[in-house]
Amino acid sequence: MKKELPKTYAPKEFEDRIYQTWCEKGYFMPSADKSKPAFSVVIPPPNVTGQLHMGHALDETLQDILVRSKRMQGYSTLWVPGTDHAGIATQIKVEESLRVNEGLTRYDLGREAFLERVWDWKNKFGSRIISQLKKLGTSCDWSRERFTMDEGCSKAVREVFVNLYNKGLIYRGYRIINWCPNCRTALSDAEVEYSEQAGHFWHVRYPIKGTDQFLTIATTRPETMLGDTAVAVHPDDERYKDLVGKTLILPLVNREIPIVADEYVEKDFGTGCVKITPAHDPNDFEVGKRHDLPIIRIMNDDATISKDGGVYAGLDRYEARKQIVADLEKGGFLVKVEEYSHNVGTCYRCKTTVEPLTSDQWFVKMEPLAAPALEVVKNGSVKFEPERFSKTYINWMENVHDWCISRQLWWGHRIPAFYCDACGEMVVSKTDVHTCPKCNAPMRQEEDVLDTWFSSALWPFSTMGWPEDTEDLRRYYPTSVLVTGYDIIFFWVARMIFSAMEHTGEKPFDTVFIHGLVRDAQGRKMSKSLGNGIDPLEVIDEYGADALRFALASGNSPGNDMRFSTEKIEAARNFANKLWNASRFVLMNMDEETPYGLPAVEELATEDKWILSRFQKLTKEVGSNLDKFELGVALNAIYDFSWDVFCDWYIELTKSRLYDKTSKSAKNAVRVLGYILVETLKLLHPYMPFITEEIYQALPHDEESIMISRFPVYDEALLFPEEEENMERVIETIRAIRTRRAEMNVLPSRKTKLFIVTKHSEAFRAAEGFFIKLAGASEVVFTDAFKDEGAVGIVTSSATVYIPLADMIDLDKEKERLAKELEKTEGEISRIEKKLGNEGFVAKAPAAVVDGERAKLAKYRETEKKLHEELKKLENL
RNA sequence: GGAGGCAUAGCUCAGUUGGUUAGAGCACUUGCUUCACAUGCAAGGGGUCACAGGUUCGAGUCCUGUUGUCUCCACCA
Repeated sequence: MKKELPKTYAPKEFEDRIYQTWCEKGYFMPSADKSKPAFSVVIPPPNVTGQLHMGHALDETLQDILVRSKRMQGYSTLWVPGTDHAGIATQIKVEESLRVNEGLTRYDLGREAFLERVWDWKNKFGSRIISQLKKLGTSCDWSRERFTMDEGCSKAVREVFVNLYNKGLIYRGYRIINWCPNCRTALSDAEVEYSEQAGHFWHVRYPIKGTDQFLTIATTRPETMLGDTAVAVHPDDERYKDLVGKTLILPLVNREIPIVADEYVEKDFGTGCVKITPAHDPNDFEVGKRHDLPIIRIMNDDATISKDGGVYAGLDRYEARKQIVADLEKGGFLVKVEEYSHNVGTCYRCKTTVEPLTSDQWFVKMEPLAAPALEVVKNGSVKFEPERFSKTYINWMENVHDWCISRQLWWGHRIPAFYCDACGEMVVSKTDVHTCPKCNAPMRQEEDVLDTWFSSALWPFSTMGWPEDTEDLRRYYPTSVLVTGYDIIFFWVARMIFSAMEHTGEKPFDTVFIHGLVRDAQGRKMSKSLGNGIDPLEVIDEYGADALRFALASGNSPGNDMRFSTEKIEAARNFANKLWNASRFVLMNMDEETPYGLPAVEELATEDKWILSRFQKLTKEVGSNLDKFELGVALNAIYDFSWDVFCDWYIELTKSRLYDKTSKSAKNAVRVLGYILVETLKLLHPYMPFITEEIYQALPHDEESIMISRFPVYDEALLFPEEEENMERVIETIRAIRTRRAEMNVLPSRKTKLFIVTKHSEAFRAAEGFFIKLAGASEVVFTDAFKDEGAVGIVTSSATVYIPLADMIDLDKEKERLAKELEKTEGEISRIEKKLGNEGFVAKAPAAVVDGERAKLAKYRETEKKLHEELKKLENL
């Protein structure tokens, strides 16, 4: 059984090998055992041609921790992997490569040829992100890998589209939408990001027809005046009341436009007069509808002025702005220009300023869909973790507008609407329609494709085979947890919830586990343009996937951003290294016959029972924190136990027993060492899968792989409160001795005699070897009353230890220290006395708390007494 | 304009439903070639828990307000 571990921890030597073994053994697939409870997760599909970044690394690490721990806890786990076609993002990349390499645009190629290129691109890069996920150690069931544009997902998309259309929940209409002139497509509200930008506020006067008077309007976008079809004032505004109904002459254009009254206008903002451009402003669009104003669209899809812009036609929007301002000034229409800072909408993909404009688009009617999606969160059926994000969600869902789902792209799910140019018939159908059912003329399919998020919204059920009634759906849907960042609650989470409610009649998941962003060491967002991103693959290459995962999981608290730095990775690697070496130590002390498992309880030493007891407490803490999604807290507990309790204390405590490896005591010690180590590795495995497996395989173990071993559970039979307490007393005393020796500058090599006076003499006598090995003792004498005045006393709550005074002891320093400690103890005593003297406390606090305080008081009083004695002794010298 | 987060050691952060003397990592100081590990061991210094009130026997923890800071939503042209 016994194996060797290489002397140095070199994750590169085993991570890939282990991952391959797991795959070959089929450990990532759900259990065939139908009696096991189900735990399922669908991966937030990364962009098919994307590259793994820290955000992914965090997201996948958290999911893998959940999935691996559930798997070990006896669940049949299913983690569905896959990728997203990412309409705009992918199309932009391919267009860019076309432009750079061949000097072509997509229009040069035409739709079909261009799409072939995108598929080539997808086939070339689609596996890259998947292999990067594997590097991380993710335990997805790769046999179920999906793609949002594969056959099944496409079928689900059509099914959903047609269902919604037939219910009147999808409609086509001429509305004002957000347009990205660079991507040349419509965007949904969620895809527009607002940023504060410096601009100008131009005050322009519009002549009132038939008079020599003017009305002054203020605008930040003078070029849109070409499309003005009215000027609005507030109905109650005394200044302009008489002018409502009169006609203005639009400067430069010389078109006649009415003055209308509308409550949308803020009297106190600007001049109180608003130019109304229904084709290029969402609010103006609404005003236009109310007053039945014409809509004049003066901009083309590429943001140049259209033919309706008269002499300005063909100019870019910013060129036109310049020209128009100049012309207004020339014509004497410009009153003044103010500096002005305002929010400008930009495209979330390319950051180009979006242009609101009117256009024929497809929309999802949100109101009826939002209601059940709200209900399911409000009644707690879908829980957000942390809870506060449900508020974000509810607020958004309650104010949601209709969703613009058509995109003027080529890469995506083409909308299944078919038009007959001959008779004007339109058919929406799950299957392609080639001839018009009315007139038999050929039909053409809608050019537009669907918003990428339309297909991602179906991901939890489309990946499980919906609309077919599949076994996966029955067993694993609704899914258990969805893990994602707070930045895509609106894009994705919200849409999954209402889509699932509408199409499956069920919620898509029980819990949404939200995490924050990974920031750089200075707290800045990692971004390509800043160049401050840390590449997870480079980290894996240098430190190993386990170190990366540890660094991401430790100190990560739900919903909060985290900082990532090389110091953190180094700390993680150091921990891995520590485990590695501790394991080497344990292995070194084993022989071929060392079995897995504990010796009989009667054969356990005090320190064995102590570590077993401590381990039970760890198990409980880890389990409850995993349940609460406090993954970082659970990991910290494992870290502290492994390093402080196991390595720094337990291993050291066993060393004296291990000198004679053939002894029964040594054999038992080694078994406990091996057992605690293996069980700790199990707790750690979800976080650091590779190193734990590698060590597990080298040690005596219970299962074929740690991945499928049983997660430790709290076992009261392995709690030994008495031994635990005794061991803590000894440890406390050893620490106190070490502290004193350090204070007195006693060299570690200098051994001293120890006299120990204690009520717990049995426990201390049993620990004699520990004082010799760990507290620098040459000899330990147990006595009831120590008389020698020439010694320094060390007082702990359970013992007083005397070290004969040697010449290296600084008397004054020692007195000072004792006095300080006495003062501290007296402070504590008076604090507790005050507390106990407080009738309210004694009467109202729980009895256990009051008793605890009383016990503490007694302990402190005893300590105080001993300290007094010590001080007196020193003063007599 | 609305909502929310954060504020604890020099730095980064923990701190469960209020209950010992507020913790960790990194950094710092001191001492250690102790035969698993210097990617280490031992010991130490360092905090008015942003500020002001309140609730309570008891507040880092709950409530109110203030200040600072970050984020999201809305979009007054």
